[in-house]
Amino acid sequence: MVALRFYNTLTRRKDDFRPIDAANVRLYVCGPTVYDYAHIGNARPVIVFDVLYRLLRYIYGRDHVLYVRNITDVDDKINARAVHDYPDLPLNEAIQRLTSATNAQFQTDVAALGCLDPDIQPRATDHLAEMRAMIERLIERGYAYIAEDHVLFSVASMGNNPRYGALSGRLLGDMIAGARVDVASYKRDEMDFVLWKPSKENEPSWLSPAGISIRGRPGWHIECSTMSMAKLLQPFGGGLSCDDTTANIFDIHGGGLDLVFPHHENEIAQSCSAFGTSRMANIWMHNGFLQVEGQKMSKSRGNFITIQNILGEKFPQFTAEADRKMRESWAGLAARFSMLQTHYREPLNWTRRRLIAASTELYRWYELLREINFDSSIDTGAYDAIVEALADDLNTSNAITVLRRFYKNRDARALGKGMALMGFPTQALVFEKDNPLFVRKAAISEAEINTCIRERLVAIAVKDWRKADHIRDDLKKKGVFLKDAINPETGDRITRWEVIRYNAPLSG
RNA sequence: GGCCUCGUGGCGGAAUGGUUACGCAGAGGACUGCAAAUCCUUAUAUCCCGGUUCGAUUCCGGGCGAGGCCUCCA
Repeated sequence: MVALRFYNTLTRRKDDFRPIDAANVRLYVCGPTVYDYAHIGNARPVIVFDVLYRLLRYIYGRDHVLYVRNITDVDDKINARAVHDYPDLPLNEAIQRLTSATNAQFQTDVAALGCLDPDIQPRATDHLAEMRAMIERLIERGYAYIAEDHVLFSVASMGNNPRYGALSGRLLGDMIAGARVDVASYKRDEMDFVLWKPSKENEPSWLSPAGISIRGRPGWHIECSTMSMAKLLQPFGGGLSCDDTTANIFDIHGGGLDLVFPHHENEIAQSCSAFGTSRMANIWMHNGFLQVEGQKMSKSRGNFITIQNILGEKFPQFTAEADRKMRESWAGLAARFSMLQTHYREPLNWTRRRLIAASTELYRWYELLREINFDSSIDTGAYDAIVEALADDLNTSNAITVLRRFYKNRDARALGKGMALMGFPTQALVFEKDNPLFVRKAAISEAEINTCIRERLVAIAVKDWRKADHIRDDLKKKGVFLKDAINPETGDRITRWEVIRYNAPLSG
């Protein structure tokens, strides 16, 4: 078995990965808050942890990995957006419409990026009862308190195992000194955070934890603690167990670097306090941040790039005729390839230029696969070098270097196997005979093209270059490009054709 | 203000206490009637200043630059 090592934010070094139960390897990643189109910054963790998921499935077996990515559909930003987008609807209905539409968009977006669906995608609104129970548990155990219809987690109540701030490497004193927020009057301590808050009349609301008479809604952090517990730990129905066994710990928790504090710190505080454990997950992995064209991405700068924007991108490989669906799936793969060239913990500067370069290279790979009639059923052992690269803290850059070596050696089988492992489809997309990405529609039929090619070969045989070139030019006008090659064995001229590529300027 | 990350050729990007992989773009060549494609070859880089060391891009300190968190933003 290959030894996996991952950089663990908790320990600040690469740790050996040893699953708690190799027959049930468990991964939790913070998913989207569904109120707006996902942007490329959202795409990074989805892609990165998709590669991790694929690696784990390869190592431990497809049925022995459980990947949970939540959908946050309770959130004040959602409420605000719902009011804005559906001013005429009752708030709850507006929220329902907004979150289901946004979530559907998110799912198709990340599918276009070549990402597998997680095994489970729990929605926060389906887990309110568990959140309530978990909060009540924290109150009972003395880790949380009720104040003015809020429930707050008392940071001071935590001991040193774990210590609050251990994940982010902060000392409580530093955090308090650096705090810039006005401390709400109902907090006992300025670091305390909200587990539950009261809802106004028109806001979405649920039955509050015992001790609060008015209805309310959960704080953000409790959602992830609850959903990871509900889906990855022992079934919730039997009540919360409370011991420091591995039963209440899962293997890997992932997310963006910005979530380390406070979100993940607070998740740890909640889960460990509720269960009496010293840790929530064994390994914490965080992907680095993203810039756009050297700038911080923000709506105010106008450089906010959604996944939808990228899927509409034009590439030199496209013909004007390439249909929309084809373009989108290609753009998604090019974006995936571009992202994976950078190690997940490094900052990534997203530019159009790098996207185009990724597309160019990836296209060559697919052309090689088609040329050799790749058969994915044959195991070539090509995985070894790639797995070795990924096993070292998910070094996708080095894994891609391995793929480049396969390409260089014209080893289509190894290339195809490796690409599949990294999430680049090698089946339906590529090998459909009529795949419009590769066999593009021209204003002329294949039979007619072949007739023209034969006529041209005849003309060439008698060195009638004018006629030969005329045929070639004529086909070019109809969108078909001819390429000549010489059969090394017979010396015969072989003419292949393809639909002309759209030559987009390389800008940006 | 506090905590933290990053800085490698035109671009992307690994790795490393000891001639800086690899890809994209560029240049030259081969092949070709001409193209295109392909193949071969190829120039160019470790932010600055100190320190440790026989030797630093790598380790340490300082500086400069970019960015993140401390505001329920991946």
